[in-house]
This record gives sequence, C-alpha cells and structure tokens, in this order.
Amino acid sequence: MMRYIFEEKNQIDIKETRGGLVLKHESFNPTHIFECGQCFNFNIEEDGSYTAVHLGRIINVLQKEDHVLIRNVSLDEFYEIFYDYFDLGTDYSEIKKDLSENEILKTASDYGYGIRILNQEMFETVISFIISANNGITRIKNSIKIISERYGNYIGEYMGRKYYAFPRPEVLAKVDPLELREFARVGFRDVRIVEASKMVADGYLDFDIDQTLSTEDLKEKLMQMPGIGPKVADCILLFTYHKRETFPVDVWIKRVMETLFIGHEVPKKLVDDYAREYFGNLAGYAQQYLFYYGREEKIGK
DNA sequence: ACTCAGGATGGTA
DNA sequence: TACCATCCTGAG
Repeated sequence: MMRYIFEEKNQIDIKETRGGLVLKHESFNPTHIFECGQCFNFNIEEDGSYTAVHLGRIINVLQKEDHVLIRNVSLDEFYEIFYDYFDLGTDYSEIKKDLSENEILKTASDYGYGIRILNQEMFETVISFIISANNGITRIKNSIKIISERYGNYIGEYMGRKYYAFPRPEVLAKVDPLELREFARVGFRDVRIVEASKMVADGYLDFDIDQTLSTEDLKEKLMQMPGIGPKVADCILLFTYHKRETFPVDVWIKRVMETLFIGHEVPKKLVDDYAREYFGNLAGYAQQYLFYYGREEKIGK
C-alpha cells in the first residue's frame, strides 16, 4: 500500500505564473475528475474550465495542451488546501499500472485517464449523498446549489457568478424540512437532511476519531444516520474518510460489473463482495474508473 | 404524456 | 434474512 504514496509535496511540478498556477502532471484531468460521479460542487465555464468550491475557497481548473492551469488560488493555498483535496499525495500511475493487469480495468483506466479521488469535506459529502438517493445528477447539483445560496455564507464572485459556502451543520439542523423541500426541491429527503444535520451538529461524527475505526465499524456508524444506507455510506467512506478499499454499488456500477465481470444479474451485495475481493485495497479507484467508463459508454444499458 | 433516475425505509413473508 | 412497494421531482 505504501508504494502508492508519495512522501514529499515537492514531487509535484507546479509553478506560479501571472495567469495562474501551472501544474504539469501525468495523472490530472479536470473533466474526468469532476465528471466521474464523485462530487457535485463544481460548475462548468464557457471556456471548458471547472470552478469548484471547497472549504470556502473558489478554485478554477482548466486543461491546457501540456499542463493544467489553476486559477483564483495562491500557491500557498494550493499546497495548504488543495493538495489534499486533489489527492496529490497518491501515485495514480502506479495504481493504474496495477489495475491494468486486468484487461477491462486497463481499458477503463485508459478511458478515464487523469481521474483522481477527491478528499471532500465531511458534512457537505454526507448531505450531498443523502440527497443523491434515487436522484439524478442535475437535480442533486441544483439542490446543493440552492442550499448553499440560501443557508451558506457568501464567498465571492468568479467569472460573473456568485459563490456560497456549503452551510454549517448547526444551520441546516435548524431549518424547517418543509422549507427545505419547497426551496431546494429535495422531496422526501427533507427530514433526512435536517435530522442528519442535527446529529453532525451534536458531534456524532468526528473525522479524527472515526478515522481510527475499522471500515466496517465506521460504515455501521454512518448507517445509523437517517438517509444513509449501504451505498451512501460507502460514498462517504470513500470520498471523505479515505477508505479506498470501499466499492460503492449503484445501478450503473452494478450493470457494469454484471456485464463485464460476473456475466449475469446478481444482488447488489454480491457485486460489492465480488469487487472488494477482486480489487482489494484498490477497489475505490477501480470503482471510479469503471463507473466513468461504464456510464459514458452506457455499458449494460 | 410517461418513465425513471448514481437508494433508503418500513412493512411483509 | 430476503424481498418489495413507496417515496418527491423534473429532465429526457
């Protein structure tokens, strides 16, 4: 496992220029990172760049010919906040190499080259994936946007658009579910969101303590919260708690696994067992490559 | 007009 | 323990 980890931050090639930060990296593709289904906090600009909000900062990322241009953050901010967010301490070329021993994963990881798993903020991830239950990406993003605009703090403007931070748990905990439903269009997820917010506001989750729990125990703990079942819990484990051996099974990844690996329809739990057995501690990465590849290419559909 | 979407929940067998 | 109908909403 250690061989996938870089130890020094200075191993990435990034320089400050007047146009922004120039990042030269063999495994970093903004489109694949933001469109592979792991996050909902970004906005696509006219020039093809992605603007995302993370921990109260607005960052813009644009793919150029031989580098990635990162705008609106200083080099210090980048190292301080976004190095971890973009998981830059992990060696994805090594992960791809290992996964590529399997032909299907070679195809999928070549297809989704430059995907990186974002290390996202806890509360925002919890609420975002509670909203994601039986929901579509467009509507999920829209709900989160409205919640931020209505209950979050104003951060600033970028490329003509105003941005707001995702609200703190204490704020969402006091919101009337009916109001949430009316404005954010979250439907039957309204009470789940407020109740889960109350638990987080009361300190039910603690990143450092939770981190010491086994993946299995932490999953059970997460599933005690309203709106969090097996799949949502897995997403939180993978995208917030760095539990990369997790393999969230949604309808897409289920179809992909049944079509490309298993050969016939099986219950979701079996897909999970199969994948975790097959991919081991790289299951989370494999899931992202397979999900992106499968959804874009409509595999099994 | 109509289906169904990146599941969770509560009830039933 | 394993299934199953039901749950808001609106994009396609």
